[in-house]
Amino acid sequence: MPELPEVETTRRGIAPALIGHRIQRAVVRQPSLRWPVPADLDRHVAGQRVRDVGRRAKYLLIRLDQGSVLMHLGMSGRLRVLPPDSAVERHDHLDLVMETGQLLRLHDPRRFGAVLWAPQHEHPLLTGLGPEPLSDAFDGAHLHARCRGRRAAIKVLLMDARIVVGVGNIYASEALFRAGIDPRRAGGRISAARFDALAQAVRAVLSEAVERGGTTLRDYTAPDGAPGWFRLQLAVYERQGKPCTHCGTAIRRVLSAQRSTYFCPHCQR
DNA sequence: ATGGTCCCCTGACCGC
DNA sequence: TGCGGTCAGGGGACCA
Repeated sequence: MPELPEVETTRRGIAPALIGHRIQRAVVRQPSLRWPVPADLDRHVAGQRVRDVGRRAKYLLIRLDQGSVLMHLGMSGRLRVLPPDSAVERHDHLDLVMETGQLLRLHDPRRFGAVLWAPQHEHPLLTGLGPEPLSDAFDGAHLHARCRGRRAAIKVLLMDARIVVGVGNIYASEALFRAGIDPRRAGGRISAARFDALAQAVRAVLSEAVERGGTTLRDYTAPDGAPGWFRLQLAVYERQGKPCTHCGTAIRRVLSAQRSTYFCPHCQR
């Protein structure tokens, strides 16, 4: 489900129910996620107050007085805030029960998501990550520097979290379409000016998607159950065979690093 | 270091 | 209705 806009929408949705409130306990029904949920999670979080709900890359960081809970939604993860004693359904793997009675519930059919404990608010998974795409540290010059000499396709490099975080399969294709760059082009064979356009396109696509609450393709919904409306703005993603919104040429689908990639063969070079 | 490929898991959908 | 194949928003672990 989630790229940066969906994770950010989730963060904003869950924050009010958490910040300033104490966690009563953690209920783990299915510890077998991407990595095992720590067996002693409840002991770490019970009785602690939530100071803040942050995000780094696609990780949600629930910051407590002592340590943080890290959550990742993987492909199919969904977080909702529910009333006390809400009925448990299939794939409801974990609850954080707040002292208010409300539940923060993780639902994740494919179990590619993760729930981890970071004692010092930091975690090895967060080291070595590239800049946030909506921060000042991300621009064309950064991309240019990081892609210099690389033969890998620019779309694959855009999705490499060591170069820039948060850009997943949907928004990588969309940003490259807006920048007019062929997703198969080698990263090292793109001019500085075109990297400027690409960085701007990444920012624009992601911030527009955040404004619209993300993209609902199949099962994604925000914590309040609302879908994301950015799907209506998608120019190429899952539009193979349909006319390009700019020139009418049929959109193509190819594979890059085993992931579907969509582009207009006329507008993108 | 870099660039491929494979895999974790469940569910939806499509053609036979 | 059932069955097998394909695909899916992530990303770490391997391999050469």
